[in-house]
Amino acid sequence: MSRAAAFDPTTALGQGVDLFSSKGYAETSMEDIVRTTGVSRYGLYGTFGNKRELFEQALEQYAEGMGKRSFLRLLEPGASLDHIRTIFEERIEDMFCGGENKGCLFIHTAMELAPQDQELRGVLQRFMKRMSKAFAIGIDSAKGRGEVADDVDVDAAGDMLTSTMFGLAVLGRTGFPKKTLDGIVDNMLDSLRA
Amino acid sequence: MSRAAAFDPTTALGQGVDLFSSKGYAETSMEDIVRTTGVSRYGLYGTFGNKRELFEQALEQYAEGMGKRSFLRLLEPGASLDHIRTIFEERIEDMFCGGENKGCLFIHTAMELAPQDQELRGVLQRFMKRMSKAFAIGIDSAKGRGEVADDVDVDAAGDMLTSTMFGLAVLGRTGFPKKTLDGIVDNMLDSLRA
DNA sequence: GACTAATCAGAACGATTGTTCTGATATGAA
DNA sequence: TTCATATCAGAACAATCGTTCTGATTAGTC
Repeated sequence: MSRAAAFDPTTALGQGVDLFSSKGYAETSMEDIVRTTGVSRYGLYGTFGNKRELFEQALEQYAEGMGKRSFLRLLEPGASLDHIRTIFEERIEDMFCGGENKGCLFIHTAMELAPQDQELRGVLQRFMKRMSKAFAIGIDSAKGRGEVADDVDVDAAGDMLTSTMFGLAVLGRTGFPKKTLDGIVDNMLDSLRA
Repeated sequence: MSRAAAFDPTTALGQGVDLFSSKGYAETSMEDIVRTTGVSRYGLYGTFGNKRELFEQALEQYAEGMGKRSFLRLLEPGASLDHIRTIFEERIEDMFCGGENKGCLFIHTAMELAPQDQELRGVLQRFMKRMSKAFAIGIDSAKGRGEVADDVDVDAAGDMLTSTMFGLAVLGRTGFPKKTLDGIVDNMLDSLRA
């Protein structure tokens, strides 16, 4: 053997996530990825196979990161409406940090690839269902604390929050101010309140 | 003069709307448009200028059609929650009619073009604000009928419904069943009820 | 029917794409 | 130090893109 791999795949994938998130799949060229990561074509194709597989791994890293950073806390006992609010606030904060809107890899995938690529569609569905489930569990916890009305269907409410998450990202992407998005979140959470 | 234009721009634009809606801007080629409309490149470039301007006119036709078909009824006196529900039902029905999901031109524009193209971003913002406003007016009407709780902020609720509209489209695009989307709409409207 | 000019289908162009290939280079083992 | 090999930057490739150009064709006017 000689000469070890000169780059960390996870780091490169992270930079790929940022690129794909902001420009989508088609508009992000391998040239872009080479330039941003500093990794040669040889290295990228050698470790990831091709653009499509690189994207799939980026999507998985993105979803896993989002899950660990945001949704894990809903699964712990004592989760409240404030925990849910924090998730939305963090997401909105992410969208507005650094001049240009950073986009959403889920929405890009849904719009660009999901209809044609059933494997990616499956991956996406799994992640979104997990998101709805986490919200549902959080709402159920909040219900146990008396924060949420008894007649709320936690599963349907979980789907609704997931849907709102994407709606917010679309609005943010078209340039609506943070205040508008915050208002939507307030309204949404108030509607769950007991 | 000799030989009149052999195609109807509005019809061609309608077919362009369908193409752009299902595949987005970048993935729809002029070749696709030529083939689908049956109009020659000469005709397309002569009447629309270029792809970017053709898209802008398609977006405007799309928004105008959606406004006339769906949102106009909210501006008439006596609008109720049922009128709002109908708008969502029609949208969901549209999404599921004909095997493949037809997509949403607004979301494609927001994700693909809005950050780079400030003119299109402006167009999009105008349409979305109009949507929120129409929802707000409808909710206010419903409030007058006693269907909606007094403490609901109609403007924030309007934004929330707009956001939900896009969230639903994203979920539909990733293949979630009609039943899930219907459940979200039910939940959303129930949360407004008095 | 003849002339004119707009319209057509498709070739042509330059740019960019994803992917593969290549000769030069740098690194770890002997 | 020397050798072998994995890695590199970038050329090369075929395909596709938006756009322009061209010779043939069609339709309206005289």
